[in-house]
This record gives sequence, C-alpha cells and structure tokens, in this order.
Amino acid sequence: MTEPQAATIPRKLPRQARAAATMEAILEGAAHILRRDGLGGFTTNHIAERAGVSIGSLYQYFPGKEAILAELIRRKRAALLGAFQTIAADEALDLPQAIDRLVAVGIDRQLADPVLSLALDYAEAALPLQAETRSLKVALIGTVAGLLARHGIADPAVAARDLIALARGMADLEGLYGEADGPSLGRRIRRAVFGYLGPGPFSSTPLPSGSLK
Amino acid sequence: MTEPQAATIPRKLPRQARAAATMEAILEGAAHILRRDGLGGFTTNHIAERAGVSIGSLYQYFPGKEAILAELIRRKRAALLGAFQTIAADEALDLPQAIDRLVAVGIDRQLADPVLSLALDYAEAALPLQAETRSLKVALIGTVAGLLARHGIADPAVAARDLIALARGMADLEGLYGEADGPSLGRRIRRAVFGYLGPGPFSSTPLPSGSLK
Amino acid sequence: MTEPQAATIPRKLPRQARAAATMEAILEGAAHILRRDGLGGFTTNHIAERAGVSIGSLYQYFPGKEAILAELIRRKRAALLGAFQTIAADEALDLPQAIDRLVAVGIDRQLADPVLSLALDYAEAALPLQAETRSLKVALIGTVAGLLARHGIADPAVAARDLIALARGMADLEGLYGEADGPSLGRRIRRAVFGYLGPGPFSSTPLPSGSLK
Amino acid sequence: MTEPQAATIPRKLPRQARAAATMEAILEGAAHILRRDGLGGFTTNHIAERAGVSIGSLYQYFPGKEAILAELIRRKRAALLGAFQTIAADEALDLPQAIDRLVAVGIDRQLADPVLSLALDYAEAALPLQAETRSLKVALIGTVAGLLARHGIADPAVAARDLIALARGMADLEGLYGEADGPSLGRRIRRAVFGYLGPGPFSSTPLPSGSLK
DNA sequence: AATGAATGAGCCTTCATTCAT
DNA sequence: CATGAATGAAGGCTCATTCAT
Repeated sequence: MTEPQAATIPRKLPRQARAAATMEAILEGAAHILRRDGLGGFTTNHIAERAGVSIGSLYQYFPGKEAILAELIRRKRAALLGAFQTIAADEALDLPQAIDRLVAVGIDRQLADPVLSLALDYAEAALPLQAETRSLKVALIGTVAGLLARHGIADPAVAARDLIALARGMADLEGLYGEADGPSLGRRIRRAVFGYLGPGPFSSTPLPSGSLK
Repeated sequence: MTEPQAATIPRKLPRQARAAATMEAILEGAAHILRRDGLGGFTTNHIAERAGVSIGSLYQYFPGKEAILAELIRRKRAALLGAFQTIAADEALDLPQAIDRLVAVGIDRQLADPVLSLALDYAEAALPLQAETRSLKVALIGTVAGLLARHGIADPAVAARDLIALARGMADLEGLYGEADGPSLGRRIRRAVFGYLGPGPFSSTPLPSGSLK
Repeated sequence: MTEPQAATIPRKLPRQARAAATMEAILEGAAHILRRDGLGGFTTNHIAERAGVSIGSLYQYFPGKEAILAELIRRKRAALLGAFQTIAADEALDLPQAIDRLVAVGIDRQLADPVLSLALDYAEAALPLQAETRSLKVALIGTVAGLLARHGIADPAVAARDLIALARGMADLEGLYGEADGPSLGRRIRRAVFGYLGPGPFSSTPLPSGSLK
Repeated sequence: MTEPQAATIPRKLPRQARAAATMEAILEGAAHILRRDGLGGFTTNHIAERAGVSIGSLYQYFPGKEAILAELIRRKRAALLGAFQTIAADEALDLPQAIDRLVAVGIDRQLADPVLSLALDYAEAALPLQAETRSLKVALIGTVAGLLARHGIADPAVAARDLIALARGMADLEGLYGEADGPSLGRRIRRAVFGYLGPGPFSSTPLPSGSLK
C-alpha cells in the first residue's frame, strides 16, 4: 500500500482545560463514528458534528483524519502497553500466571468494544502510520518477548508476535460473532498459547497428565 | 456498523465470451487495486481504469463496488472451501495429518498475497455481506467442524471457528511483517492448534504427558 | 428553452408485421414508463427493457428518445384530432351540442390516463418538437376555430386556443387530485366555455340578453 | 409516478449575511436555468455555475435539486397567496371586483415569466412535494374558496380549484404562444370564470335568468 | 434485423481542507 | 481561539448512443 504518508501527530498540545476538553470531545466523537459507521464513514465533518465542535476547531487540533485515527490507535496501544508492562515486570509470577493475566487484559479490551477494536486493528495493519505509533507496537511485542525470553522460550520475538496475533485473531471473531464469553474465550486462547509454547520447564506448577477435554 | 446493506450480487451473467472476459478483467483489476491501494483506494473508477474497461461496463456487471468485493471474497472462500472439503473427505488421514494439510493450504493462499488477503479478511468481517456470501463462511467452518467432530473433539463448531481465526491471525501478520517463511509458520500454527485441541486419542503420534492446561 | 433541436420522426416505417409489433411494443413500453416514472425516468434503456426489446432494436425504429416522445404526442393528438373533425363536420349539431361532444371526448382521454396526459401535455408545451408534430396542434386548434367561426364567434382562433387550454387545465387537475367524475367535470367545463363565448345567437336555445362581458 | 420522495427542505438556515447571499444566488441561478433550459437542463452543476457558487456550497444549503425546486415553488406560491389573501380580505369588494383583482394578479405573475411558470406548474403537479409545500397550495385554494363561499357560491372548494386551473391553463398557453396581452387575457379569463359561476346574486350587476348551467 | 456489449460524458453528491470573520 | 462559509477534486452511478457479431 502506497498512500502518501500523512501527518499523524496532533497539531498542538492543549494548554488549557477547555482545549483539552475539546480534544477529548473530538476523540470521543471519532470513536463513536468509527464504531457506528466503520472506516468508510470516518469523515472529519461527521466527527466534528458528532463531537459538537466546528470543523475549524477540529483542524486546530489535528492536521487531518489520519492523525485522529493515529491518536486513537496510540491511546489504545499505550493503555495496553502499560498493563502489559506491569504484568511483565512482576517477578512473582511464573510464565503461566503471567500469560493468564496478559490474555485476560487483552480480552477485556477487545470484547468491550469489538467493532471499534477490529477497525483500529485493521487500520493499524493496513495504513501507513508514523514511526512514533509504530514504536508502540514494537514496545508491545518487546514487552511480551522479554517475558518469554526470561522464561527460556526460544525465538521470543517471533513467539511474541505470533501469540499476540493468535489471541487477537480469536478475540476479534468472538467479539463479532460469538457470545462474548470472556472466561471461556480466555481458556481457549490459553490452550492455544501453551500449545504453541510447547511442554517446557517454564512452569513452576507443572500440570498433571490428562487433557482438558 | 450499520451501513445500509448494499447489493452484493453480480448484475447479469455474461452471455457472450467477450462479456465473460470483461468480467474477469474487472475482477482482476479490482484485486490489483486492493493489493496496491488497500480498501481506501478501492474505487470503481480506479478499478475500471486498471481493468482497461469503461466505467459503464463495470456497472453492467456489478451494481457497485460492494458487489465486486463480495465476488472476490466469494471466490477466495470457494477455492479454500473446495480444498478443505477434499482434505476433510479423505478418510485415510488421521486428525494431525488432516490438520497439517489444512494449515498448509491456508498458509499458501495467505502468504501468496498478504495485503489482498488482509483486506478481504477485514472486508468480510466488517462489511455486511449477503446471505449467500456468508453461507460460504458457514460452510468453511462447518467442514472443519465436521472433521473435528469425527475425531471426537468436543464443541467442534466453536473449535473450528477458533482455529481458523487463530491461524488467520498469525498468517495475516506473518504475511505483512514477517519473513513469509511458510514451513516455519506452518509449524508454529500447528503447535498452537494442537495445544488448543489438547492431548487426545486422535493423534497417531501421541503427545507426551505434562501438557499444560 | 434552447435545447438543440432533435430528430423527432421515426427512422423507418416497418414493412413487416413483426417489425410493426416491435414498434408497438416500444411505444407501449414508453407509455408505461412515462406513466409510472414521469419524464424524469423516461430513458431509452428502461423503455427497451420494459418493451422486451433490445436497446439496439429500439434505435432501429427511433433515432432517439425525443422521437419516441414525439410519436406518443403525435398519436394522442391525431386521435383527438380525428374525433374533433368528425364532430366539427357534423352539420346537424348546433354549437352547444358540438361543444358538449368536444368536451366529452377531451375529458374521456384525459381522465383515462391522467399522469400520462399531463406528462405529454408538458412535453408538448416545453420541448422543441418538430414542425410535423406542431402542425397537429395547429390543426386541432384550427378545427375548433372553424367550428366557432361557422357559428359567428368573434376571434375564433384565439377563442379556440383559450377554450382548449381552459378545458385541459381543469381536466389535468381533476385527473390528478379530483374524483375523476367525468360528467360533473363536463358540466363545469361547459359552464366556463359558454361563459367565455358569451350570450350569442349561436345557440339553438338562445340566451337572453345581459352578458357578463 | 412513484419517484422515491426526496428531501425538499433547505438544509440549514444561513447564520451569516454572506450565507444568505449565497442562498439567494443559488435560487436566482436556479430560476434562470429553469427559464432558459427547462426542467431537462435543471442540474445542480449548472445551477451552481450560473449562481457563481461552488457545487459544494449549493449542497450546504440544499439537500438536492428537488429541494431547490421546492423552494422556488414555495416562494412563488407564498407571494401569490399573500396577494390573494389581501384581496379576499377586502370586505369592500363585491365578488366580480374581487375576481377581477385575483385574475389580474395571477396573470401578471404568469406573463412576466411564462416558461418558468410553466415549469414550476408542471413540477408542482408531477413531482411528489412535501406536505409543507403542498399546504401552500391548499391555502391558496382555501383562500379563494372562502371568498366564493362568502358570496354564496355552491361547492366553493371545487369551484376554487376549477377556477384556478382554468385561469392557469389559459395563462400558461398565452404566455408561451400568445401575444402576452394581459388586459385582453384578463377579459377572456373573466368571461370564463363568470360563466362557470353562473348568474347569481353575487354580482353588483346581477345577471338575468336563463343561464346555461 | 436483432442483439447486447461497450462507451464515456456528465449528473449527483461527499468530504478534506482553508480562510475570512 | 472558535466558527462556519466556501471550495473543488473526486467518487458513485446513469444513460443515450454506437457497433461488432
């Protein structure tokens, strides 16, 4: 895809409370539109109207629609990254426990807003985003990779990417068409993840034989 | 997303050879545009130009861009479904062998055209497709579910959807950012799949004890 | 209105029965479309489809849509003209009797197909038609004018045009919004017509003096 | 005619003076186009160009060409309605005098712009207008009907519609093909109108008995 | 003669973006 | 800063018409 790289950083940082509120309104409006109309209906005019802000104001805060989308992605990734980092930094957790938590966190966000999540996931994959946004993805994978490496998993970078992709793929479909049963989905994802990682000495509490069903 | 359901079936069947060629040209042009410019650049004018066909001709065969997209999805799914059915019908294969083949087939198609695949996957998930197109997805899942059921897997319908989603999630990202190493990807996907399915009597090479939960 | 004068005569006279049938089918299809969709939906493609004829065939018989419209107008006027001439030629009728008949004939045609009539009336007034078609209108007015002159009406040409316009105006609206009560409409039109003509020696039942002027 | 009811109300009310000027320019441009090219040439692009306004601006104020047409009709009817109400409210006038004035007012407007008037009349009759626009027509008829009722005319609603239709029919044709001699046309219309109303006690110059009815 | 595939000008409309107020 | 009027490129789609088969 070769669309001309667009500016994706907010134009200016709001210094006043009112300005911050305007910016939030725009982003909330954008999320609403994306959820309701998908990427096809994601237009600056609609966003401004929904946000109760003039189109001129919108362009005071964002240089274009790509920037709004990028900011939505950035925030989503940043929140996820923070949660992941906290989990990965917790030395008290063994790998299965850490993965349980990572999966649980990821599922929560996905199921809470499946359509928006799917649209942002696609946008992130398909659109040319700025380096700064991309770096969040790298950090996300890196955090998981570090955790895996610490527990002796081979090829941790590839594994981290695979596992995130796997979980996201399952969660996307469950969100859209399934019954959005988080606990059940979590169990299924963990089975796949642990299968991927293989039987190893990484677990502090080895499970007995005898399958799950 | 509540876009107002668009017509997604071709407008008329070509009666002359020339007409069939035009229709193919349009579909090829559409695939090319989708690959090169993504869903954002997927416009009827671009498609017609790329196909070397007048915009009027395009509308003789398709009532709109949605219909072209739907037809691309339909063809992709139909081809995949055919391959899956052949594999699932082969009684000589045990479950691991059958899964090996399913994964291999799926990977081939995905890696051969990653950007196109991603766009079609997103379109299929996010756009409101017609019943007929959706039925192909159902058939695809059903084929895998039948295979799983025959080998004693519990909850085969959910499992089939999960496994397809899982594999597709991994393959999408590998196609976009990875090294497109099919055999390696295949091995990783299989690990996840067998982990998901759990240790069972289905395997000719039974897994050792110590699986994870 | 200065639209470029278009050809309005049928391209060729059908010599075979099949050809004549095709031409009739086209004209009937055109009337149907005009009735159902108005002048805005009057397109050659729709007409051909409705007529069950290929678009190519349509252009074998008519050089363009204007010609089809013109032919519809021509036929309508010709039929009316024939009826009018018969009435005007009947020496046995006095003026009130003749007018009764003229009005009755006009009303019948208008009420039988009000939407089509209105569209044709507008087309006749607003579109640039060919001399031959226009001449039918002249003949129609002339026929009435001759009748009026024969009974001593002053300014018969203007009167004929006025009376036709008057009756058509009333009939158009009655057709669209009224109860399409022909006899009642006829009575009302005749009151207006005789009022217009004023108390004169034309009637076999002469009116008393005291005109309205 | 069953065209899919289009929006016919202006999109937004102009808040700045500049905006009001733009809206007027659009309406004037639309009137010019209608006059010059008829309904067939009545396109948004032509209107915008003629108005010296971008096509985008046109769509800021009107949701489509139907809305522009509706607004032209609305204004024309509103002006006529105002004049009619003034006349009908004047208790000093007897019926013939009031009718004289109504006819004179109607003729003035029709002859001043015959092509535009004809196009608007047809549009009003043939297009599906909004309730609000239709209500102006009802008010117009109602005003005349009230006047007639006050003077003891039977069936005043039907009579009002008939008389308006009758006058409009005559004026439309006079405007297009006649010599646009207002006074003469007025006299002729009045003859028809009084003939329609019949000899009654309404006139300050009472008619003798012996009407045709 | 008949067919219907093909054409492309042109219509309607949206939308990202700018700029005067 | 905010507003909203204005812009025009561009996209979706139709329709009159031609022409090879």
